[in-house]
Formats: sequence, structure tokens, C-alpha cells
Amino acid sequence: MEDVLIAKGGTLITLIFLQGSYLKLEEKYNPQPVELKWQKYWAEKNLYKTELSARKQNFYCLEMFPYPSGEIHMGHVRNYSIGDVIARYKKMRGFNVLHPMGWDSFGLPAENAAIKHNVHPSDWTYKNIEKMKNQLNRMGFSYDWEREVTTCNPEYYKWNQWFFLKMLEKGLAYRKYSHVNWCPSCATVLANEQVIDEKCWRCDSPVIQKKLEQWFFKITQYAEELLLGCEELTGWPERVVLMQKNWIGKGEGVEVDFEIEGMEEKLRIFTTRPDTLFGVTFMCVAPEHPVLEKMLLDTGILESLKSKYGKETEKIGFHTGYYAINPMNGDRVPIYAANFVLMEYGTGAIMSVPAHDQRDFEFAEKYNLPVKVVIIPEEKSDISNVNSVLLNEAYEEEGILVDSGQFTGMDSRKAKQEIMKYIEEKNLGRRVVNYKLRDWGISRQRYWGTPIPIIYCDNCGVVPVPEKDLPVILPEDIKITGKGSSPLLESEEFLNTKCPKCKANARRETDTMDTFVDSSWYFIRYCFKKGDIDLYSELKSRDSELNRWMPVDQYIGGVEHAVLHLLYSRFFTRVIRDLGLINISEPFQNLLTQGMVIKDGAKMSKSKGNVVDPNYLIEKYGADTSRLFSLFAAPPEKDLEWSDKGVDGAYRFLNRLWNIVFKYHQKFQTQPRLQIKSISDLQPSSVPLYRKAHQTIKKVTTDIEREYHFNTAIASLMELVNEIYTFEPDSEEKLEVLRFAIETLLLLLSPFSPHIAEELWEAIGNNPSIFEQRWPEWDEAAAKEEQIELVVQVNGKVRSKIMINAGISDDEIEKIALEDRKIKEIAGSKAIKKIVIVKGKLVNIVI
RNA sequence: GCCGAAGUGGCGGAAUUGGUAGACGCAAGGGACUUAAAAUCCCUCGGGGUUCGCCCCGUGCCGGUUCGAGUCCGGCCUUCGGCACCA
Repeated sequence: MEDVLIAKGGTLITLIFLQGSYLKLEEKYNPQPVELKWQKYWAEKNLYKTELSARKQNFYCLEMFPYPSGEIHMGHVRNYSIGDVIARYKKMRGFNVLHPMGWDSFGLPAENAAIKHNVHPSDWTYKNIEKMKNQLNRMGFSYDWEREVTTCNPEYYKWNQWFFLKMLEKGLAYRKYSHVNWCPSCATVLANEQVIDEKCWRCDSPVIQKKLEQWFFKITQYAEELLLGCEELTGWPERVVLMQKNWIGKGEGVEVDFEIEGMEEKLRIFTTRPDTLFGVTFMCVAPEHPVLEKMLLDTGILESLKSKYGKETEKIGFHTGYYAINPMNGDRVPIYAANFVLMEYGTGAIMSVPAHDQRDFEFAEKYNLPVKVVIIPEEKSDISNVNSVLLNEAYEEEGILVDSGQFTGMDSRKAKQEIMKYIEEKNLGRRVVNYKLRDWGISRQRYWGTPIPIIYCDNCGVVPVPEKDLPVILPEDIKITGKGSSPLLESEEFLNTKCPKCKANARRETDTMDTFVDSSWYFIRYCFKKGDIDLYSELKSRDSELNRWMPVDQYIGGVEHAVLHLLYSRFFTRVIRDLGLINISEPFQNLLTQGMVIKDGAKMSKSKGNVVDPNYLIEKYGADTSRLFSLFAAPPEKDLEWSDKGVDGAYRFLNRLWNIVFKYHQKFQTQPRLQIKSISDLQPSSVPLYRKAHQTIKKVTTDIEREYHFNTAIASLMELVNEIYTFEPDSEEKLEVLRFAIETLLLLLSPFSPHIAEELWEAIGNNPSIFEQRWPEWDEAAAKEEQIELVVQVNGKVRSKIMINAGISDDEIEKIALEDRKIKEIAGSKAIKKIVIVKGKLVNIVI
């Protein structure tokens, strides 16, 4: 108490001398030492360790893990800043927060680096992980590294192999022939991204398609469930859900069997337009269709057609010489083989209705095939001879059936149903559902991936590696040349093994898994601590860690993963559910897809030379400024236009904050606290800042809760700083109000710019860590304005603004408005038709 | 082609449920401080008019609903994403 009196007397120096322990704050904001100081403190205190106390609610905050390229980029800074704000905010709100990070560390770039720089993919990858981990820590992100996941670690990919075996048992993994991109010159398989303009990325030779036997996951078995599950994705952006739905691509229709003249076999087609069945003038089958083999055609023509299969824009085909009979009307129509018919969808054969399908129309024009109109628009239904009119394009809309036997005159919607019924009754076909979704090919003819745990034995055939022998370790002593077949084929030690069944000599599968397998369940792995885990025992545990944390409460990542990664993860979660490991189906409750970081109107990329290096930003401005700007410049889901000047602005803001705290921090350290009980006890000049502080708590809190609108939350923090700058603390009470405003400000700022908040929090006499503080709460009475500005409109135009007391009655508002000098001038003697009053805001006088 | 999102000052953006368009920041202009500059602090800042009181116009374009529309409805235009022979 004596100390305080001295301080009030103004002899601060004496006080410091007496106490000898006040905290020193640098006069100028120098971010680097401050940030390093607190990063060290947080690490030593293990502040981000995940806790699981039953008293608190759990919150799982997850950001998409990076590929360890060696350098973080602005996209990471943005993604992880968003996640970090949420994690820190939730922690301060009293949740147990799981906020992990890891490495999607298998994949092609490591092999490319190996070829280019002659380093082992493993060394290259782990070195990169170390570098990036340092960068992420330097950004001050609050990860619990005890749960770090590294997918290229056998401890992790062992479970990829385990899931593979489980799926094999359940018939969800199978082998079939499939195409790969093949470069004849490098004699190697190419990934899709290595094919540029149908040429090899390295040697420019044309890429050909080669058929290899490969492993698939039967995701199509879950197609309907994945589609239905979309309805539960209420916390996802609608467009992402829509993209998922479109990707699954459910099509309801009918399969119809057409007899082939002179063959036992029937030709089965799929159509969603049974109402056009009477308009069939020819049939088309995919070049791969098995019926073609029985037709004993010229293989040369067929092969050339196969080479034009798929992506060609021009439609090519040839007549097989065979004819089919339309079961509806007995029409005899030619069967063509055509490059535009896909073997993978439906039955690989179609009925062609050129009058009502644009693709068939183009094909018919090219090969001079007849066009038969069977549907006409309702408004033209009086035209008598429709087929004498030449079409310029197919009529694909619905309409009225003509020339369609007993169905003539029906509208197409009804006809669809009636014809389907007819087909089923007459046993000509059946209703079916088709999906665009294909099974997931997981085989990659690559080295740096999870070995597929399969052994090929001459006696026993395809033999799965027994679970007890997992993991099948990726051999380290290999040579990567980029040419020739997979490096695993060259590794005798890996390749040669014994058959687990008959112990004879056998070969291992040399393909590795698609890296999407790794990322399809890493969020599940995070629920356990680092090190060897035992999913077997999890199978038996009812109240497992897994069920306590899953689903992810908030997932944050780029929209580029809107389909594949998210769909595969939803698939895996269901498989894992069906194994009995987890009791939920949807892994991600809420999804935030952040926008790209743009500079000079284009996505940042090395080739465009418009990249901003986060290292440079950290060096020049520090992590707090980098984080703050990337959160302030745009709301998270929108693209962010980079602006060097804007970064200056964020830095300026933190400097203003620093300077104002520096000005008062010694006073706060020595001044005793006063209790502010309620806003009504304050002297009038204290009220505005106190009120502003409460309003800011409300604004920041609701902005975070409302779709994470950090940009407006930060704007309101800036407003509070501006208000603090105009405040003169010339009394003890006002100094206390100032202290309250600054403490509030630091608490609210802490998730965004954690280091400076922590430093200033300590400097004004509080104990660290600020992250052990509770998030502030606002007092509605204090946040409410006493006086409001009443907007007075006449016929919807603003004519006057009057300050009134909040909460006065409508009658009084009306009276005040009509007595206003300006309103009298305008409204004058005119008759008032109507008066509309919006509580506390506006009055509109209609004359 | 199909599906989706978005168009607001010189720029990034704000306006939460149909109720003051332009919060906050950047840039620009002016002033204070300084021998000077930087930094900092203060003021102005959509366009046009003005008797300096205010008035008119303004959220891609055209129309509609409403006392009142950036916001809702109908029709266009532009930009950006996703899918693309899926029968």
C-alpha cells in the first residue's frame, strides 16, 4: 500500500528502486525477440498438450496436413492461421482442444528430387519435415506435436496395409486390368500430372495407354450411402456438397435388352430416357465392348478406334455389319462401334436417338444415319408431319410423344414411367441406378509409397501378407533413375519372398498405394499419441479415444480437395465404422474451405514469379503481422489478394498497440486495481471507452462464432485501439477503465497475434500465459448505447437524423420526427399516409 | 455445353433478419512535429452541384415486389471455379 502511494506521488523511479522487480518493456516493437521468447516459453510449458478431462467439452480442430516440400508458402500461412485462431479461441472458451499437425510425406516429388539431386527420398523428406516444422513453430501455431503423424513412417503405413487386408477380406479390395499412362521412351508409368498435352513431361515422347493389372477399392459399394450422407453435411459449404453429389452422379434409368440379328446374345443398353425408345435409329457400343470380339471384325479398324477412345472431341465409329431389333416397335437398326461410348458407365452400349440426343445427332449427321422425331415441344403439338422438318440440333427437352405406338400423345414425364413399367412387365429389361463414381484405383508403379501387402505364388496365386507380418517395409537400398519399371522390381531382397501358405518361393507386389490412402484416415490417427498404436485393441474398446474425439469439429483446407480427398475420407470412415472401430459415419462435422492467395490477379506460383516468401515476411515483420494480415485482408472462404502495403498496415496497427501499452504499462504495474461494478457507477467521461470495450467483446466473439469472420473482428479491434488513442486517463477511475480496455483488447487479439498479446499482457503486470485466461464476456447493459441516432425518412429517403434516448416509445418517436424542423419543411402541410417505425433505428413518413 | 459462386469508392473489403451504402485497412491530399527526411500524431477522402444550410445521382445492366432493395423475384451481361462425350 505504501508503494502505491509513492507511485501516485509521481516518484516512479523510487518505487522501481524499492521493488526492484518491475517488468521491462522495450520502447520500440521488435517482433523477432518477442516471438522467439514466447515460442520458447510455450514449448517449455507444453502449453498445447492435448488434455482429455471429462469436465470439459472436446473440440477437434484440424487443418489439412501439408506435403513436406521443404518450404511453407502463403497458402499454408493462411490455412494454418485460420486453424490456429479457432484452436486458441476454443481453448480460451474452455474446451479440451485437439489441434494436431503432420506430414503427407509419401509421393512423387521425393522421387523427382532423388533423380535430380541424387538424394534418397527418405533423407530428402525427413530433412524437409524438419525445416517445415521449424517454420510452423516460428509462425507460433499451437500444435500438439506429441500427436505428429508422418505417413512415410512404417508406424503409420502399417495401418494402411492393415486396412487394405481388412478390405480384401470384405471384398472391398480387388484386382482388375486398367489403363495407365506409359512413356515408351522412358519405359515407365506416368502419373496424370506427368502427362502434358498427351506427352511425357521429361522426354516429350507421346504417351500411350497400357493395360496393367491393378488394385482397386470398391468405393462404389458405398455410392448410395455417400450420396445420402451428403444430407448430413450441414456444416459444409453447399458448393462442396454439390460437387460431391455431382461426382457420385446418380442416374436413374432402365436397362433394355435388344436382340442382335444372327446372334444368340442380346445387346443390353442403359438409358435415362425410355420415353425416346421409339426414336432409336442405330446402336453404339464402346470399342472395348465384349460383343465385338464375337463379331469377328477387322482388328485393325478396331484398334485404331480404341486409340481414339475417350477424350477425342471428334466422334468416330464404324458399322459392325450387325443389326439389332428394337423391342418396342421391331425396327431393325444398325450396330456401330463408336469412340464416344464409355465402357465404364452403364453397360458400355447405348441406343442412339439422334433426334433427342446431341451426341447421337452429331454421329448421325457424320455417318448419314436417319433421324426420327418422337418427342415434340408441347406448344408445337399440332404439327402433323414432324419428321419432314429438318432438325439443326437434337431436341433434348421433355414434350409430347409422337410416332410412339400406344404411348403416342403422352407427355414424356408420364411416358417414362409407363414405358419402364411396360419393359418390366414384358421382361425386356429392368429399372437400374447407375453412378458416375468409379472404383478407386490405388496401385501406383512408384517407389515412394506404401507397399501393397500382397504376395504372388505360383502355387497359391494371390496371397495376402498375414497381419502378423505387417508392416511390409519399404526397402531403403534402392536406386531411383526415373527410367524403367518400378524400383521395387529391381530390389531382389524385397521382391523375393516365401509364400505364407506353401512356403515356396514367391514374389511380392511391387506397386505402392496412392497417397490419397494415407490422407483418408490421418485424422483418425491423430486421436492417439505418437508411436506404435494398436487398432486391434481399439476394436474392443467402447469408450475409445477415437470415439471421444471424432468427428473432427472443424476441418480447414483448400477447396482443391473438395472432391477426392474428402470423398475418400468419407469412404474410409465408413469402412472403419463397419470394422467396428468407430461409431460415426461422417468424419468432418464442419468444413471451411479457404480461398486461394492471389497476387497480381493470379494464384501465387513459382512459374508466374508472384510468390511471397513467408520467411521474408517473418524476418521483416514477424509472425504476428503475417498472421494478422492474412486474416484481415479477406474473409477466410474468399480469395485473398496479397498487398505489400496492406501488410504495412497490419504492422502499423501492432506498433500502435505496442506504443500505447508502452505509454501506460508502468502505471498499470504499480496502480492498484479498482473494481468496476457497473457502467452506471462510472463518471460520464469514462463511459465511452468502457462501453466500446464491451461492444468489442461482443463484436469479436460473434464474428468468430458467425462463420469465422476474422476480418471484421480485427477491424473492430482496430476501432478499439483508435478509441484508446483518444482517451485521456486523468483520474484513477479512468486509468482503471483504460486498463480494462487494454486487457480486453489483448485477450481478444491473442488468438490472432499471440506473441505480442502475451508480451504486453505480461508487461502490464499480469502473469503469463494469456492463453490460460478465460475469453472475456460482455455485459449487455454496458454494450448498449444510451442514445441512438434516429434516422428520419420521408418516402424512403433519409431527410434527418435525430439523437434520441434508447427505448422511448413509438408514439414519442413519431412525435419527435414530425416536430423536426427539416421534416416539417418537407412534409409541411401534406397529408401523411403512413408512418413506419423500425425500433431503435428508423422512422419512415409516407406522404 | 452443364453445374456453381461472385460483381459495392482509386484498391482490399464492411453493411448479420428488407431499414442510414462505403465500417476497418490501403493508396491519395492537407496539417502538426523536425534544420531536413523517415517514423509518429491529427484532419479530409464515392461522383456531381452548392447560397456551405444542404440538394441530386450512385452497389454490373434492364424490369418487378415493397413505405423502403446492395440484400427478395424475373430476365440479361461479365468474371472466376468445378465437371465435361456419364447415354
